[in-house]
Amino acid sequence: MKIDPKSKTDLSAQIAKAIRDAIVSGALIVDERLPSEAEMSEQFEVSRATVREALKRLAAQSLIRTQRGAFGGAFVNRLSFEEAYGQQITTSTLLLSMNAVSFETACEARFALERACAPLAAERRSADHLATMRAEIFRQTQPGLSDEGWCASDVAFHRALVDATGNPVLSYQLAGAVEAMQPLMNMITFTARSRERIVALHEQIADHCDAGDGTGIEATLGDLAAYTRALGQEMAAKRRAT
Amino acid sequence: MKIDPKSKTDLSAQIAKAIRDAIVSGALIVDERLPSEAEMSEQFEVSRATVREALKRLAAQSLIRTQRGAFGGAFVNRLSFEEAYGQQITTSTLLLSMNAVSFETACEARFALERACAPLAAERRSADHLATMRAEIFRQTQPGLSDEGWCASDVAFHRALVDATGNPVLSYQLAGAVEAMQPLMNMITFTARSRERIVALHEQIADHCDAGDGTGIEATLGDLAAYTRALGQEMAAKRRAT
DNA sequence: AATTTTCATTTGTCTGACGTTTAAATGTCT
DNA sequence: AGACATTTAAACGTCAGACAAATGAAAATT
Repeated sequence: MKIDPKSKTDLSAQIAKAIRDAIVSGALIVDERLPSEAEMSEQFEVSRATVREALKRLAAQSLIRTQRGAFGGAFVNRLSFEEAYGQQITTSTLLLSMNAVSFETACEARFALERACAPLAAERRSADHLATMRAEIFRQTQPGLSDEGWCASDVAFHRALVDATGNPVLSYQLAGAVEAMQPLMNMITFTARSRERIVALHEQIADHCDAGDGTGIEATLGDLAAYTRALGQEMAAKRRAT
Repeated sequence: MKIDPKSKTDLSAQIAKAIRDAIVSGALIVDERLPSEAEMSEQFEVSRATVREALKRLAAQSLIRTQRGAFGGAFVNRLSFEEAYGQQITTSTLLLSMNAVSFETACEARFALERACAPLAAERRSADHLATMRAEIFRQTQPGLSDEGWCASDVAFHRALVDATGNPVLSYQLAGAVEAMQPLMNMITFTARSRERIVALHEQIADHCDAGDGTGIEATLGDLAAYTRALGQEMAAKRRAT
């Protein structure tokens, strides 16, 4: 691990990169303890503050965790699916909100990806996942449900569909797509009528899933995508009118 | 933005969270300048070092960028698709390598996601993307191509297919899936025969794409997935034997 | 008017210090 | 000997103050 003090980039960034590379390459393995901050500052010939800034960078990426006290220190963290979910969701959300991605584009991406789960979900769906889907549909029929509650339930329903594939990698990849859409979805004010329509489609999806009919799920997702896009266009038109 | 000095978590983590929330919520907009480190340390009633650690955390997530000198400071960063790609790829790669994800599972996820692009790619493919695909196929037929070169070309081919959808959100979501597979793919030593077989499938995909036949792309991707999985199992069997 | 110089501001880094946490080592009592 | 309390050393978390380097604006000069 070499550091170039004359480089234009920050020392803390260089040190973070060196350690990150060591982790990615496997030179540092999971749960291995890094040298103490004091040792590293000697090794890299920088101050402890600089080493700490580097470590904080890595901690922000969940690459390491730190523990205080004797025999504490920084340890290589086993990146869990939950942590990866979380990071992907914040990244995706920011990416969409900061780059003026159209509702159309985001919608297309989301349903295209979700459609990919259909065959696997139909094949492997468990009673548990089906029960979650049914429960969310039930919640969606409650008259008093707030807009926030509706959106959350919508996300939960689709998450159940994705999780039904039994493939954690797939779930992880789709978490960003589904959850990052929520803020955009929140912009649509759902009328009672549109909710009814969507619930009907959700029911169809659950039925197809129950029957192990992957093609049916794909078709209904297509309908749902078309309807959602129509709602989005309607909203855009309304906004232009005001 | 409130900070609790008595909380169990680090002050720098709390401050980072406060600023991150402000960015995500839109209270701080793109290119807006944050207060100087000195001002923040007064505002949060912590030392400058603590503020700096918080800022480094945010910089690691590409949420802010910093500039030195007068009228410099920390600015809210517009998260670009490139940066998001990069982050997703490192996260995905680590997730796969640290969680003992089976080749089978990763393969399934990858091809399921890629399959989702087929209809859109068939519909919108441009001459540019087709040319890239053909060029990569040509490179893959060169006898002297190293294993690394082969893998890189394979990734480039599939990236072209994904990019052919013309949907940057979709490209972003799939970047992780495709690129994170590379290290796993590298574990398979490609024989000349398997290369030949894969090139043939790539050619079929390019042809289907050319013809605008989305269903054909899906079918061939299915074949490719099956063949890749078979190679993986063969490799696993060989490893068990030794 | 164009160029150079000055200058204040801000980040990057260093030093040294102190508090807090933590687990191991030690000591004490039964 | 064994259970419990105490001490202690190691390590992180935070702080205060300092200096260097960069940088753009404003002032001075040609």
